[in-house]
Amino acid sequence: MTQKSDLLYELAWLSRPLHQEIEAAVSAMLAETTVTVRMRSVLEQLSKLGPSTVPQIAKALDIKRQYVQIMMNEVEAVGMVERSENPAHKRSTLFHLSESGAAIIRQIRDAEGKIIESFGRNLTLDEVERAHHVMEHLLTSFRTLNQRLKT
Amino acid sequence: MTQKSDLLYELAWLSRPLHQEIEAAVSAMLAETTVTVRMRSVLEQLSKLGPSTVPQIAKALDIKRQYVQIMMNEVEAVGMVERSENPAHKRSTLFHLSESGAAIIRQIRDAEGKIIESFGRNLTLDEVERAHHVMEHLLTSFRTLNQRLKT
DNA sequence: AAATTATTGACAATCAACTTGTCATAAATC
DNA sequence: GATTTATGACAAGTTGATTGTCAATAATTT
Repeated sequence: MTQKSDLLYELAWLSRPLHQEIEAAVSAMLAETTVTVRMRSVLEQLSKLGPSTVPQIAKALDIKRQYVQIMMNEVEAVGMVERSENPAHKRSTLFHLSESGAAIIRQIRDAEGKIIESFGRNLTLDEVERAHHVMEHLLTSFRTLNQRLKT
Repeated sequence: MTQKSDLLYELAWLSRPLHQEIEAAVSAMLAETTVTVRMRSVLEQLSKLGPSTVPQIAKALDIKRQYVQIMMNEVEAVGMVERSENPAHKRSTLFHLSESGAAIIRQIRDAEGKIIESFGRNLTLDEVERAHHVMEHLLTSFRTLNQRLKT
């Protein structure tokens, strides 16, 4: 095992504690709001993708549509999303952020952004870009591997 | 929001799908063995830390001792770990890898290492080192943040 | 040495974030 | 027009944990 491979192995596994800590941080920051982590994640997708159907968001999050449906029902119930007039009711319901939903996710995103910004003070843009590239490479490598392993 | 912060935000969130894909890959590779993902993780810690108690491993994995106890009971039940003669039974049971446990985790680690090695072909050692540094920085930043948020 | 406090193992209940399976209906494709 | 696919709704099960509690033992304080 080369030094490079060993370090890459370690790097890959950093994703576990990192993900753990990020979830904890997000959850702590949401604690005083009425938004849960899973509601936040739907709102985030809608703000990123624009008006979308449940199956589309499921694909983006790589989880089952049935679970996204639950999440979507929750945010709809509190009026954070609304159904769009769907051109000819083509296939399924299009959802979009309501005014309140848009405001809420913007606010959450801003608060999170400030924190991330402070984390970036010690890093250069170049460093972040290269790290991003390496992590993307790892991600697509694992995706390809899993594609192969599934069959 | 600067470009750097935006990219760093994205980078942080890459940990989610990455962790997801890694778990899936590990799980798929273990599918033909008698080892489960959580058993693998105990064996890995024991091989990394040497003989350890349940609470020590819980700390290393940052999960509760009660859950690690379950994991440890499982690997003990199939003879992959054994209890060490504990100097004066000082506080709690020390566990160490049995011969079979050591062989199994070595074999798993080797197979995984080969795959990671192939993923690293397109990357330089320098790139991996820098990425590792950035991700470590992110991780400690989030840990510190969570420490503050918890109080 | 005695009293107090902390740690461990064991067990039970609960939770969050999912997946899997099924059904009816509506839409898209052949 | 017939067949296949997609969607929404609902139910049950799984995994990876957490929280709470208890008794026994070990460590610390007085």
